[in-house]
Amino acid sequence: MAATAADEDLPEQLRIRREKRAALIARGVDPYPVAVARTKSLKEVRAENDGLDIDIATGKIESVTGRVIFKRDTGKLCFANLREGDGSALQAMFSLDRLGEESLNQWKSEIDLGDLVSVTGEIITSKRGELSILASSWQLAAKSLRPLPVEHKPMSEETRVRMRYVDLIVRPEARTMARLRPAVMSSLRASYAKRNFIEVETPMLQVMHGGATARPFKTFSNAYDMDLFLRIAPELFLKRCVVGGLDQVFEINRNFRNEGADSSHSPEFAMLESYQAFGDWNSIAKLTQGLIQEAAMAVFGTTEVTHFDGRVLDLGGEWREASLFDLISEGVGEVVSPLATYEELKLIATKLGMKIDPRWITGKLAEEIFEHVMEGKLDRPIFVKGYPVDTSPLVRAHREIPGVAEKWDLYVEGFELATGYSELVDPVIQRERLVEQASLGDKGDLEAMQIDEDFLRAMEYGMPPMGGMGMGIDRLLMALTGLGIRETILFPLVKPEE
RNA sequence: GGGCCUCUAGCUCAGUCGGUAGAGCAACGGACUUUUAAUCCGUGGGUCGUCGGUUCGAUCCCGACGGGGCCCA
Repeated sequence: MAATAADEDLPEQLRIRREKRAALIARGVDPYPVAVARTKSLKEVRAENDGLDIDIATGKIESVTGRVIFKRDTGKLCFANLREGDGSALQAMFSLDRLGEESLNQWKSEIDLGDLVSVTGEIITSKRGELSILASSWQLAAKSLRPLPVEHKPMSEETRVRMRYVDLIVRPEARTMARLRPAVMSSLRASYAKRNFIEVETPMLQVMHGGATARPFKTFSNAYDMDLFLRIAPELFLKRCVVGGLDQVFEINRNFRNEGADSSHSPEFAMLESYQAFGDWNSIAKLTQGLIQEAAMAVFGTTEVTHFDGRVLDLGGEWREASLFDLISEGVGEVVSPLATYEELKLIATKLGMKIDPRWITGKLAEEIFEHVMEGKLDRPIFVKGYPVDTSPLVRAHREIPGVAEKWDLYVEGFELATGYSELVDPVIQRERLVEQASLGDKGDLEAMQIDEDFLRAMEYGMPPMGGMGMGIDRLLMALTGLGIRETILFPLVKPEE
């Protein structure tokens, strides 16, 4: 078996597998056949032969496929464990009397951990009671040229993220997560369908970014010869939809924010946004609670969610509501009113030992105080209601409490999972707020919104009163599983290895 | 942006008070017809992240850079 010059530099284990591949081809065996025998999935075989006694021969002949994850080559009877994508596994047995010497020796020498194989034989149970397929023949389905990592030592977090395909092969939690996420998505869509919401897709490439305060990614269109932004939020387009009579809409799609990345922030993240004409912040809170509880039911069958580390989070029942300024007052130990001045808040913040960013406006300062005193204390779901008007430029003022907007944040597990509003629908006030934002932008606030004239024009045609809500999908997965954001995303952004 | 930690075999990690390195699993050769991370005997496998500096000698000490992580802003 002549190794090519390029193979000489390879690590031993990679070189040997390439040599095995070459040897198979030389012998006339295709290491990557176009089709192999397969009559049942491993999962089906397990389901159909559940509860057999030990040492049973069923007489059933099947062909199964799977990745070889354990291999125990003894003299005349060999064992291997096959596993398929969902984690279902089945033992395969290779005996001298069923296979003959040549086939058994080939199994021992040519098949490595990680190879995909097809095994045909009788479904039996071993003398230890393990459900098995006793091979009468077998075929390589795809040769693996790289050794699998050790199953029993978890791969480093970096390797898991960089080689998710391997992570999915070896780590049950990765397999579960990959299937949990789409299940949650389906549940969300089903919940919306049940409530007669329409799903729409609005632009990701935008002439003007808006709908949130965040720094955008900038890109360039050759065809239009102009700068474009990747969207930071779909809000302004969804509201245009509502003007047009799509009274109940939602969108689940990616947002992009050109900001720091850590274990709870990803530069691209899946966002759910939803608007309900003739609703308000209360109706949309009810909706949000329903979506999350139904998702928990759909994937776990209960609203008492068990995290991967064993902790239990109760998402059931009616969720607590509390006013932001009440919580601030509670945390600070004195009554703090929504009408507190900048100086009063500054005094409080200083007493708490907080560092104050001079760019913070009054409302931002109040929010920072809130985060400071309540950080990590809001485990169970809670709607924190009534945010400062000046930090919520797209929100309607509270109908009774001055200085406060009809905005809530939903906190779960100590982090912000969703936010909801009674949306501002007066185009004149909206214009004033955006002009204010734009002037902040002129002063160098890179997160400030721009004035979207077309959006204002849409509003001027008459926008119905409505509730609006946004929820991070990745964060929903975090709340359901207790994992970090990078675990909830199959392929989070990583810098290249070299 | 600041601070701290980290990068060694395919994987997960030890280690060298400066004299070019080990373990487990994996691999290779052999024994074994009921194994479950099989066992037993034997063997090989490394640009110690990269580039510089100090030194007779650097994987180790120093610096820069790159990757990753944690904390702070």
